[in-house]
Amino acid sequence: MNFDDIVARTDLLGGLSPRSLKKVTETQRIRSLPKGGMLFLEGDDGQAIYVLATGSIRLFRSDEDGREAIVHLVRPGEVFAEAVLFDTGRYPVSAQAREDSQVVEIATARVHRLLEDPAFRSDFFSTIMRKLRFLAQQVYVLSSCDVRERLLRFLVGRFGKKNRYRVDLSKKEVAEAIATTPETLSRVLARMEENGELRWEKSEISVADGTWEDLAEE
Amino acid sequence: MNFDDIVARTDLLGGLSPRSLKKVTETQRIRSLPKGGMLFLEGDDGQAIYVLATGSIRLFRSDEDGREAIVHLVRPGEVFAEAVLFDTGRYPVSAQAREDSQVVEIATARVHRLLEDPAFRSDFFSTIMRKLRFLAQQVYVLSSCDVRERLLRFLVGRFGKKNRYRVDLSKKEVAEAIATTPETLSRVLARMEENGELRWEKSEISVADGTWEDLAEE
DNA sequence: GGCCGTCCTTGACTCAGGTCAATTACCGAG
DNA sequence: CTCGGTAATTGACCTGAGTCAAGGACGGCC
Repeated sequence: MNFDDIVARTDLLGGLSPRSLKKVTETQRIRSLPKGGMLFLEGDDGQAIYVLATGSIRLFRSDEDGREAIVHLVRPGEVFAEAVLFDTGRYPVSAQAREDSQVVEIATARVHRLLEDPAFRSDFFSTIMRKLRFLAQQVYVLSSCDVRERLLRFLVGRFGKKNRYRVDLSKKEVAEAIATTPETLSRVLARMEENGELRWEKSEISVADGTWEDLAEE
Repeated sequence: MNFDDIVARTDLLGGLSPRSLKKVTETQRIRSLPKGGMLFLEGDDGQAIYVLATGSIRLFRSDEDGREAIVHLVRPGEVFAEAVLFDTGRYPVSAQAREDSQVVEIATARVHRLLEDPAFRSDFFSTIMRKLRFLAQQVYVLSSCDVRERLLRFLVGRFGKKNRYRVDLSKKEVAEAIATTPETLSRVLARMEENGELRWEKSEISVADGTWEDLAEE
């Protein structure tokens, strides 16, 4: 898969006219990151936004004790760091490769030019609004739901309501994503398996039919 | 103060050229809400976005048990419900007047037309990005901070770091805003006063100098 | 004044979930 | 195969904060 295609499939840049798209891709750069490599740090000057091509990136904040809170796990095809296009122009989070990764780097200056295009603009707005709502939902979920429910909502949000998933995430990472600890997740999983609600073996998760029912509609 | 001025002072619509601004205000409607009145309900079809002129509006979600989670307290001069401009077109939250209020109602269709203007667009983006970051911050705070710290962050976020505040909020409302209960807030306040960190008498809050220091920088 | 409703406080109790520590399971590298 | 490191589990323990319930405090308002 070539990098232009990856950019062309993103929510953010996908609906552009070929002509506008070409304007994006003709100045983009590809950067490779080794596992654990930092793409940018919280507070850095934001000269570019990114699309993840291959691998996986985590966006996190850290407090003064060095404890980290994952804000988002970026998946291939996803645009991130677009927040620097406006406001302060500094990255509000740090970005680290969870594995060897390649990202497409697009200069912010170029994007500002592209915003002149109404089609580009509309896609761009939609993406941002979706994130906005996702975060609003997160705020609600974090303050009102227990770990079991957060897990279920995480699965639905990420993969939809199914009976069977194949996941590429470690339990540790899921624990972080739902703002809990591996220990607690482990216990919750054990309890859910006991209740016949859900099983997680290796990278395969199976969910019993009734499990989704008590989940409040979004 | 007239309603056009209020609209002209918002983050979202403030930087517009007089000509564009006129296009907004010439079709806006004013709506008055009694205390407790609902402006819209979660799931309603979003035909308009709003600016709060006078009074106070709370945005909240409710789950099936009728429990509510305040997503945001809207203050005069603030634009809200702009999320319906894109995506589903349905309100993701409910809006209720905390007191007798007046809102300026602007049709979504009109806004879509205005987005053609680059200046309008830029302001609009900035506002949304700021909200995005606010929510990202909220997610972090909710998952990592105890009630004491959430209170302090709430005060900073809303009023800045001062030694003395005059607040127009009931403790109950603050408790909701920081996702806790009035009981817990009351206990935390008692403990903080005991430690000489903070006093809250009537509508006056005084904070000791050292109190801010252990707060991780944003 | 007295009555009522709302806000606030305080106490007693409970519990979800975090922390610390000790195994155990599971690779991947040599 | 063995070794070493990470992931995952499990247990014991603790604590922050929610819940329930009972009073107070502070307005209105008649």
